[in-house]
Formats: sequence, structure tokens, C-alpha cells
Amino acid sequence: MGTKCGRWNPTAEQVKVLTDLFRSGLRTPTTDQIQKISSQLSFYGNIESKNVFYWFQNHKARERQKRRRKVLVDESINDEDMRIQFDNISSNKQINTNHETAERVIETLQLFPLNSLSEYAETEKLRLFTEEYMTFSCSIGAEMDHPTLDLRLSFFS
Amino acid sequence: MGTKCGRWNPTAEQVKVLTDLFRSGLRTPTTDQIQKISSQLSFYGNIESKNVFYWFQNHKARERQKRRRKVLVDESINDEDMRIQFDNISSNKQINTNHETAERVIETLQLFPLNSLSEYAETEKLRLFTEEYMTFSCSIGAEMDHPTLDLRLSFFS
DNA sequence: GCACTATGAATGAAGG
DNA sequence: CCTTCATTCATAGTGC
Repeated sequence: MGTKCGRWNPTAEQVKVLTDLFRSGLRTPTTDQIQKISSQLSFYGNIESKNVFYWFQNHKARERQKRRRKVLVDESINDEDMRIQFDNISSNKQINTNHETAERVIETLQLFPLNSLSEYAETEKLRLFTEEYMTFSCSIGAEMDHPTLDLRLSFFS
Repeated sequence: MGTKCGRWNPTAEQVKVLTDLFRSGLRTPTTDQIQKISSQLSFYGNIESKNVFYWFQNHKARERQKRRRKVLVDESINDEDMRIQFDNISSNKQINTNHETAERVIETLQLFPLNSLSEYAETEKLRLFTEEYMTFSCSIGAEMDHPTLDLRLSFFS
């Protein structure tokens, strides 16, 4: 394996945790969150905070990229376009943080399990919701010689 | 080469000059300084003042970020931590501009060559000192088909 | 060995 | 000054 140590090579477990966090709605973790995450992930192998930072940056950017390219290939008038319109609206730099918005997101969360959320509903509103109201934990399967890791991130500092 | 011309692509020489200026203690050049720098750097290729402005902004910010995101599970009280503490103090928005400070910095400069200064002693105090009392020049090695460029910036203007 | 892809890393440019 | 986004560079992994 390329343990060149020239560049971070995330382990499968690290990727799983990061992906779970992402799927849970985390997009741009704060410095504190990055610290905690990388601290937890250091259990599985060498990792620096900047790796976590880059991972989220890249993952988010490439999801956006993917969507944007999909848009170009997709001209038909279908529900996809409706989603795009919604996304354009919600991403139009007007992030609503009032109660009504948060409650609407809560309803969405109650209706659908987290990991089945469309990639569009997860944007800014859910991110804010997650960071403000949520404490989530990621349980790693017992594939290692250790008990389940409880990666609990307190967003209330 | 990515001559996409959508965004500035600094040449190696431009980066070297900018880096040298940064290492010399320059952090937030004034408009005049930016003008002169970009004027000098235009010798090596297309460049605008805003490129210089952004370069210093990004470079400074990312040096801080790097420090903040690099250290992970390092609980030993070493010079790194002391540096960080010093940095926190000196960046605490109380920049001392009196004579005593300037003189202390002068002593430091006399004791150590500029390019061996720790990246922490270069902060605000040195920056102010540099801008107020210093005229420095960056000599570009003779790797080009031109005589040494003397980038002399007058801070007294 | 060589394309090709996935992705870690970096950085120019803004926005706020 | 901090954060964020878009774009690009760099390289490990993979199939041929």
C-alpha cells in the first residue's frame, strides 16, 4: 500500500464516519468540530485536522459539481427541474434561520429517515438545523478490536 | 499550462517575490505598496493589484489556519504551544506602536537574519516596524534573461 | 507501462 | 479578518 505518507490515505472506517456525518447533514464543520472529528478518527490511523477540513470541502464541492453537470445533461421538464428550482431558491444566499424554517425541517426529518434525504433538502437549512439543534452520534460497527466508538459531537459547546 | 485567463496564475518568480516579502514581515500591504509590488511583478507576467491584495490576504489567513488545523493530539507543552499562546496574545487586537516596541524589534533583527525569524516573531510588531522604518529590496536570482531586479519599496512615501 | 478515475491538496477569488 | 466556493494541481488506485 502506498504508505508514502506524502498524502493522507483515509482508512475505510474513517471514510465511513466522515460519510455518515456528511449524510447526517454536516457540510462545513467549524474548527471545533473538525478538531473533535479528527481527534476521534485518529483512533483508526494517522490523521490531521486539515484532512477532515479538506475532506468536507471536497466532498461538498464534488457533490455540487456532480449535480451541476447532471443539470447540463438533463434538459427534460421533470421533477428534477423542480428540485433544481428549489435548490436555486434556497441557495440564493438568503438563509432563513427563523423558527418556521427549523420546524419545517424537523417535519422533514420526521417523515424521512436521515439517510434517505434527497441531496437537495440537505443544504443550508438542514445544515443550520443540524448544527443548532442536533447532537448526533456515529456508531462504528464492531469490525475492530474495540467497542463501538461513540462519536458524539456537541454543537452546544 | 492553464492559460485559462479566467484567473490569475502567478509565475514562479512572482510567487518567490511575494513569499520573500511575506517572510520579511509584510502582511497587509497598503494600497501604495500593493501598487508598487504589482508594478514590479508585472515584469514577470500579467498581474493586477487585486491579485497582490488577495495573495497577501490568503497567505496570511492560511498560515494561521495551518497552525490552527495542524496540531492534533499534541498535549505536550512544547515551544509550539508557547508560540501559539504568544500569537494569541499579540493578535489580541492591542498592537503596540510605541518606541520601546520598535526598538525591541530592532534588537531582534540585529540578532537574527531576517529569513531565519520564526513565523511568530513576524507578527504585528514586526510588520509595523517593517512598514514604518524599513526599506528592503528583494533580489531575484539571475535565472532569467535579465539583470537582477531590485524591488525596492519605499515605505516613507 | 499507460490511460483513466477518484480524491487529497492547494489556492485564487470573493462574501460577509 | 474569517469563512466559503470554484477551479485546478497532484497522486494513489485500477483496469487494460
